[in-house]
Amino acid sequence: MGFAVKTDDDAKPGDADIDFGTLHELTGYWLRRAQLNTYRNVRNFFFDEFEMTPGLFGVLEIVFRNPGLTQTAVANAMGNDRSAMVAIIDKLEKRGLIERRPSPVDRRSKALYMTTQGEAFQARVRSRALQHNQQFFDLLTVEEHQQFVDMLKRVAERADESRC
Amino acid sequence: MGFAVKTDDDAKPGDADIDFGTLHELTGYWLRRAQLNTYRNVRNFFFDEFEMTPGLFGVLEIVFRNPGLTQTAVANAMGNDRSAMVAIIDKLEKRGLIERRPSPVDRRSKALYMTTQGEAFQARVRSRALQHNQQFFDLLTVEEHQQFVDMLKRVAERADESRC
DNA sequence: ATTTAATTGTTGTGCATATCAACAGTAATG
DNA sequence: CATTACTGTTGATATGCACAACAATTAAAT
Repeated sequence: MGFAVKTDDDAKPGDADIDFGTLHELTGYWLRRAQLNTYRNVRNFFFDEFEMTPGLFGVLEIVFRNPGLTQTAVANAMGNDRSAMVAIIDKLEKRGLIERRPSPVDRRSKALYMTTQGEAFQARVRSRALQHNQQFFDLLTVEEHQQFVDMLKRVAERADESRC
Repeated sequence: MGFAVKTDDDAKPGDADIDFGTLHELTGYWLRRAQLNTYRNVRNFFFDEFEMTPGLFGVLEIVFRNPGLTQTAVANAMGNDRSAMVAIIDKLEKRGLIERRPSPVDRRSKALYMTTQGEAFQARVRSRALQHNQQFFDLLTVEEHQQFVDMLKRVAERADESRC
C-alpha cells in the first residue's frame, strides 16, 4: 500500500501523469489537502498512544484551563453544537478524566471539572502533542512556521466573518 | 511564565475570556480551524449557486482533464477510497454531466467521460471557483499567498509521506 | 491449461462528526 | 403570574472515511 512518491519510473501510469487542472490552482484545495493529511497523521498518532482524538484533547484542555465551565460554554468555545458535547463528556467521564458536578448557581447546568487522574493524563498528552507538533512542522523554518500560523489565523477569522 | 495572552478588547464577555491553553499553540489546531471555516464558506457558496460541492468539482475537473480515466484512478488521484467514488459518479451521471462507458480494454472497469453539457457546466463553475478563490484570499498579499500555498503543499506532502 | 492471486465496481457496515428539532427542567424577564 | 429564554439530553439525519466482502474479470504462477 506504500505510495513511494516521486519515482516516475513507476509502472503505474494512473498516478503521476494525471492532470489536476484548476484544482492545483485553488488555495482551498491545498488547504484541505494539508489539513486532511495532517489530521489523519495526528489522529493516528494520538489514538495509538493515548486512545485520544484531537476533539477530546481540545475539550480536556479547555476544561483544564477553565474549571467549572458549563457544557455549552465549552461547545461554543470549540465551535460546535452543545448536543455534540454530550457524547464527548460521556466518554471522558467514563474514563475518569473529567467530572460533571451540579452547578451551585444554576440547577440546569453542570460544571465541568478535571479529576486529578485527568490532569496527570492530560499533562502527558499535552507534552507529547507539543513535541509532535514541533517535530511535524520542522519542515518549515522558525520564521516560516510563525508566518504560517499567522496566516492560518487570519484565514480562519476571515472565514468566520463571512459566515451565513 | 509571563506569556499570558493580553486582554483582547472583548466584544462578547462570555465568549472571549476562555483560556484555550496549549490548543492555541498547536499548528494543527489552526490548520483545522482555517480549513473547516474555509470549507464551509466555499461549500455554501457553490452549493447555493451550482448545487456543487468541492468533492464533485474535483472529480469533474479531473475527468475533464483526463478523459477515459477509470473510477479507481480518479479515487487514487483524489486520495480517497474507490468505494466513495460510486455515489459521486452516480450523482454526476444522474445530472448528465458525466458518462460511464465500458472500457474497451478491461471489461471490469468503466471509463469516465464528460458530456458536452458537463463541459459547459464545469467551465462556468471553474471560472467562478477561481474568482472566488482569489477574492477570498485577498487578505493575503500576493507574496504571502504564494508562500502560503507553497507551505501547504509541503505540509500536505509531508503528511502524505508518513502515512501508515 | 489450470489453478491461484489480484483488481474492478459495487454494496454494506461501522465510526466519528455535524446539524437540527424537540423535550423536560430550570432560570430570567415582563 | 405568564411568557420567554436557556440547560442538558435524545433522536433523526447527513456526511465523510475506512474497511470488509462480493461477483465479475484479468493477471500471474505453476
